[in-house]
Amino acid sequence: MTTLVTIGQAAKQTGLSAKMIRHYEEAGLLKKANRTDAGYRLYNSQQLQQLSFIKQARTLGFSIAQVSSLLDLWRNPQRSSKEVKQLAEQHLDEIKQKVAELQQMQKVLQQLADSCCGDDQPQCAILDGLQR
Amino acid sequence: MTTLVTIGQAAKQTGLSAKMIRHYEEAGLLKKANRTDAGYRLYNSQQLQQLSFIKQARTLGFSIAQVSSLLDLWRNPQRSSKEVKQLAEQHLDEIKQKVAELQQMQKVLQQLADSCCGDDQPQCAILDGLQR
DNA sequence: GCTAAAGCTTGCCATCAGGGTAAGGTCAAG
DNA sequence: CTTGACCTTACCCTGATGGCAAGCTTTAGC
Repeated sequence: MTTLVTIGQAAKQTGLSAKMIRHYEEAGLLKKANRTDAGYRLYNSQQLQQLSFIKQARTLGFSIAQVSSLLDLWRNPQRSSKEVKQLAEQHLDEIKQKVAELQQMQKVLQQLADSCCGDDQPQCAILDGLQR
Repeated sequence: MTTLVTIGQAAKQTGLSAKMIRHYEEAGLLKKANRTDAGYRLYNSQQLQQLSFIKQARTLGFSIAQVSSLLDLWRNPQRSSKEVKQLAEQHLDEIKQKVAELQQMQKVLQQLADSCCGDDQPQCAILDGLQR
């Protein structure tokens, strides 16, 4: 006797929004949910688990496409952990690169801000730096 | 005798794309460019300088809206460097927050990846961690 | 039983900073 | 005069959501 919940309940339990759950279904991450006679989507505990999985993966910054791959691996008993790790490390590299880019911006911007006295005078090292 | 260039030349000299220059004009960052009889946009050296300013600011990650504010300050002789610095520090805070978020992702993801042996077996600590 | 509120449905538009493409006008070199 | 490079506008696409509208369903109160 599986407990079935509507999309609002599913959203609360997973931390997703109802909108996003529909979006993930549309995007093909999930099989189309069963419906009541009135057309309301219904979710069982297994589907809730899948939604939580998606939520966790999205929180770690995986793209929808990457989450889709992760879900495929998750559902495939013949998977190798090698494949999963490769996907994770690829994403890790993307994150590291973004961090590096942002830190470069931060560094330059901090230097400019530090060299601007920030008083009531119009002379401004930040604007001068941007003009370069 | 000001030298006038068309949009392609302006793009080359500033590192922007012609598309983006039109986009910035449309967005109100720049006054509408003068045109030739045939409708071609023409840019003088002052406008090229403004485009370079935009390019620099965008490279530092300022949003279009922020660049718009920076341009207003730049063009205003009555500005105070305080205003500019405030804008810069606000953006700096945004960057720092993004870096922190990404580093948190990176940390968790690195832990998961490290605990996954990455072999041919289906057992996978990453998937287990996502399931949580 | 009626009514109002809450929840569900689909569909469309907006975001942000562009990229791509198409259809057409213009200009310069050969 | 033709060809190719350059310009114009207009439209659709991205990614991952949020928001709103119009309409149906379910639930709760009275």
